[in-house]
Amino acid sequence: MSAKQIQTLEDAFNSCQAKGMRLSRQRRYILELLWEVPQHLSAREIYDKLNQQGKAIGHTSVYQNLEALSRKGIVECIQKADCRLYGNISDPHSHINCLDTGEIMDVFLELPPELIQQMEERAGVKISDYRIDFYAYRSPESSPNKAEESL
Amino acid sequence: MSAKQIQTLEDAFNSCQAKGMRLSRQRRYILELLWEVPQHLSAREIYDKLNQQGKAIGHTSVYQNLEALSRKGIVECIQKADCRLYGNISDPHSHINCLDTGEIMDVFLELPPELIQQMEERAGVKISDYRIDFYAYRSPESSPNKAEESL
DNA sequence: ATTTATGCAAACATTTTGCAATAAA
DNA sequence: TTTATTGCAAAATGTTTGCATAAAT
Repeated sequence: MSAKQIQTLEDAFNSCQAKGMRLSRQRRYILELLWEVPQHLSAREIYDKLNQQGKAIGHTSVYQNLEALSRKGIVECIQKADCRLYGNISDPHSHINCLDTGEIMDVFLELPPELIQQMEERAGVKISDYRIDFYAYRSPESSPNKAEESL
Repeated sequence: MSAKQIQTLEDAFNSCQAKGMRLSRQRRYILELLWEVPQHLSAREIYDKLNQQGKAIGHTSVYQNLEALSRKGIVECIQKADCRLYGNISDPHSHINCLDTGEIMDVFLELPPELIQQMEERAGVKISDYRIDFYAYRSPESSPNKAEESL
């Protein structure tokens, strides 16, 4: 059971101050954005989106803020190999990774208890949490196998 | 339901030639590496690993090969926002991450089809694959609560 | 022999760092 | 006032492209 204290945007704001971080305009922008969108975003995307919305912010601030916020556990950082994606913190969630667009959607999914129990017995462990990554295509048929030309 | 033709490294080699791609030394290196490791790797990681192993290959070859191989459906490309991760094509496998020892165990687990279907309907996508990360303790009781630094 | 594939070099893009100016508390 | 935070400029790092050379078939 991962009982996350932070759920709402307000929680995130409060958590910042509780941890000695100042609530600068730029930091608020970032948090607001992450709590607005369901997918996870890269630093560059966050920079682009904010500036497009007229919410001026510099590169440095974006990168440094994301680093700080995720280190403090105020935003979630998904790190895979080179890339880092950031999202808001909510209930234990799994992800649907869209193979067409690269978009990541949060979904809430509980596995059947029997299934968990089965895993625990098989491996001799006590499972405390899990994340599922689904890889999916937007359209029913954009399978990589058939859509490929053979030149 | 993802009936993948390609399973083994040999399959991948054959598929290359079947699709008019030559089996260069560098291309073999990349495929061998991807079929050796369970995780997905970025282009940079693949470049680094191969050269560390004394398997000389240039940046261009790595990037162009990965692009071509994934376009042909011979390797899997997971695209997330900015970054792309590449892996071999094989059966869906999941991991149990031991929170005591850091050990990672491979497990094969099929989710109930109803559950998959339910996800697809809820999100309006066609799921092609999934990976589950379980986080588990060896002993029935170990505290899952991690304290955050408050500096 | 033919054509794909390689990889240097250079363009381009993204991320990080030093540091003086700025703004939150 | 004090100190965290910003953001420019420049460095570092990662990715892509043009093209002459090399290698696979």
